[in-house]
Amino acid sequence: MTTAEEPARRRGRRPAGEDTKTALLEAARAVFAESGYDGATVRTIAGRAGVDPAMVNHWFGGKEGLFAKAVLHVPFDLNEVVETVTAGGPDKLGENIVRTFLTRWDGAGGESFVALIRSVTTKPEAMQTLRTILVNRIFTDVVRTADSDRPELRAGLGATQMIGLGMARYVARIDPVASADIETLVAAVAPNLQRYLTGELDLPG
Amino acid sequence: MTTAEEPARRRGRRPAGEDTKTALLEAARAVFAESGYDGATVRTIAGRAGVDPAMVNHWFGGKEGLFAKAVLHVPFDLNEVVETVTAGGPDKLGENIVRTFLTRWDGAGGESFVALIRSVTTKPEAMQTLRTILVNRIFTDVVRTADSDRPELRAGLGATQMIGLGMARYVARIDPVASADIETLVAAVAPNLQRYLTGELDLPG
DNA sequence: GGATTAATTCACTATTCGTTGAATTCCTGA
DNA sequence: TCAGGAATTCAACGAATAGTGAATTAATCC
Repeated sequence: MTTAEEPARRRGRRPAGEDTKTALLEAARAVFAESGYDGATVRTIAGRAGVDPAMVNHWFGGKEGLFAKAVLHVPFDLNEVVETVTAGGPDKLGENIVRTFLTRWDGAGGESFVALIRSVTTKPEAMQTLRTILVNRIFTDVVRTADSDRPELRAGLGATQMIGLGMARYVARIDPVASADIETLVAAVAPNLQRYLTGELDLPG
Repeated sequence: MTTAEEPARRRGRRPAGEDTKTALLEAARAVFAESGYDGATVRTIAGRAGVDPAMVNHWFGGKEGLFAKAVLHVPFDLNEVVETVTAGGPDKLGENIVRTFLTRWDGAGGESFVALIRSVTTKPEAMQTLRTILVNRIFTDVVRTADSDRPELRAGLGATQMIGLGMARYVARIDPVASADIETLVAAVAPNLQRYLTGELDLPG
């Protein structure tokens, strides 16, 4: 059944308790990213971490707690992201945002974002986090630096583009968007995002 | 517990067998849309339809079959959509697509699209359907009528925008995108989609 | 109007999951 | 060096799930 059983851990205390915790966090991010909150099982996560399922309860108080720490907790400084993205001035916002997000998402750290999107279905908190982080924090702050009209709408529109880009590249894996290199996507998407943030919207009424 | 128990159906055959089938389909679309494939339980669906859970097996061969019929099966003619959208010529593509999709999605029949997006997480087939329908069928055919360069990339880019718009408006419910009227969103989004389909992409290399 | 058949419900099973508590083994500090 | 505690495993429980098969009732056909 299970290909090449793991080397059969002995019982009892093992050196360095911290390893288990981080191993669980990494495995959790990966499994939540693949299967979402419901699809991921504690047994699978623990198995991939090479640890007993009971450790999830011991260290995180249960699946819920592990999800909160592994996926809901933002692993980087949001203010730093806003700063990075706004550094080039309002005219470079689109380009900077697309490049920054794709670079982070492509890297391992961004796995938690995929896990987030994958879990939006069954975990309302995941949706809340997506909204809060991506829109309320990032885009609202960024748009403010550009001093455009209708800032809330612009923030929302920007979010649609980035969420859609993430969905297509990481979740739905739609080619050639999924396999394109970052600079190609920057060139293709940045102008559209730029229009949302600082361009003319030509709204009716 | 359950507020005001349903009027306690009698056993045995009841008139007009077709009602149960369609009641199940409608309930399934609603529940799958709310909870995704895994989150939705056969008991919940049957309960909302006012029938016994066993009917799901009887009529659709199980949860899987019900999902296929209710969510994966496209409730309208794809060729008709392509025709509608391309009717105004290449320059009206963005506008027509945004308006057509939002109108359909806002309507009750489009509930299945929300169910689809919600189920993309846990059902690989749902993802496959999303890819096939939205990208391969719709966008690829549409882009072809415009005779642009890089048609596959353009189709994919267009998909990112529409998926993101659907996610923001229906799944994540990001305001003001979620509450805006259709024409506002058409004015805001259509130019961006138009650039993806027929505009200058300025790709590197 | 009686036999047949289709539609429906009910009770049950097997499985899977998250969680728990006890048992076990190893580190650590005095 | 030895006692206490911390990290880990193990076995098992209770809840919830999808699916199955027999029993039951009503419509349909001749």
